[in-house]
Amino acid sequence: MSKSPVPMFLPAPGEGKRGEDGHMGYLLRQAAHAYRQRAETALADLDLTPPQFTVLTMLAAYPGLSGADLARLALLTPQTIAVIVGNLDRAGLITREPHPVHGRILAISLTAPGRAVLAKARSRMQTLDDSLLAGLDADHETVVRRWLVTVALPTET
Amino acid sequence: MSKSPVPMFLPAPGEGKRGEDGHMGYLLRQAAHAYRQRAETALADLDLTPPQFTVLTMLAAYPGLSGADLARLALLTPQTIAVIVGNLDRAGLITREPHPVHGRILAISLTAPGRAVLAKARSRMQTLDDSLLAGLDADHETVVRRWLVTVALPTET
DNA sequence: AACAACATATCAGAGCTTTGATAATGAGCA
DNA sequence: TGCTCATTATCAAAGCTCTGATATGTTGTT
Repeated sequence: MSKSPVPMFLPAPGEGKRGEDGHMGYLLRQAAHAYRQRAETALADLDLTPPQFTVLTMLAAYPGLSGADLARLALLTPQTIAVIVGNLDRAGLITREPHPVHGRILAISLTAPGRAVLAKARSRMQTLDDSLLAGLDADHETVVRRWLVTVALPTET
Repeated sequence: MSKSPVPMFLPAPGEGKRGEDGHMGYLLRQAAHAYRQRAETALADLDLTPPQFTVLTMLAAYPGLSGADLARLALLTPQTIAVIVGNLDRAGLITREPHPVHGRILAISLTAPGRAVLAKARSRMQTLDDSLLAGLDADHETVVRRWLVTVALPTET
């Protein structure tokens, strides 16, 4: 374990404000950050990032989506999706075809390599997701799921 | 509400896989993303980002920390902290002084403007954090807090 | 005293994400 | 028909975050 040369008795993760007594926002960010890092590590040797995995998953479920559709689905901006889609396109995992009806829309679909990579990525992410539920019984899982959905929902002001 | 010109019956936030039946990792990312966006909006007119707020808060609690200390505390890399600290320095909210004992360390502290901005930011973030607990009774809050801490903790492999 | 190990800081490059601005396409209405 | 509006896509700039590499300073060992 790394240690500062000038010890100041800083709290370790899980202690003090970094534990159950911390601010909810801080705890949420901390948890999401830890999860994202594990996901990045799990996908690293596939040359796939978590956002890219998300986009591939969405395209597998709904082939032919536009960039704007993906943005709405992922709660991201069209610009953000454009960057991710651009990188996936460069990697040959997706294709962009002019939409048959609406001229400006680019319909995005998975390529065969895209499907292959997604299949490999899926099992790893499944394992990771299962680990998130370790030590959580059915009742508590429901509580957590409901809370996450509530926080994610847009505020009704 | 925006709508695609080529309707495909995509699920809305909170429905289907985007609701309580979704993958935990997706729900976690969705929730953290929504929270971060609200935090950014709340701090926007102070010209402060959520990571910058986090760093200022840590410096208020532990003045004279080094960049490496901040990195450990925030679970970020030293490089990431360097970017954030650089921006805070340019804004005049912090100062970096050579460490009295350890020559290489730069001891970071808040300036008077830094303290003033932090005070304003705090009340807004407090309001935001309170809203995260809306609809959670004491028992459920404990369940959620425990889960977040568990997820944030490094894996013991 | 010299060397090895470690901690710190920083440079470079990449991807994700945002806001803001610009341009092109299609739909609805006068 | 022509105008206006909504949607789509894209360019630009900024901040956050990472991995990898490099240089400096301190500590501990030989």
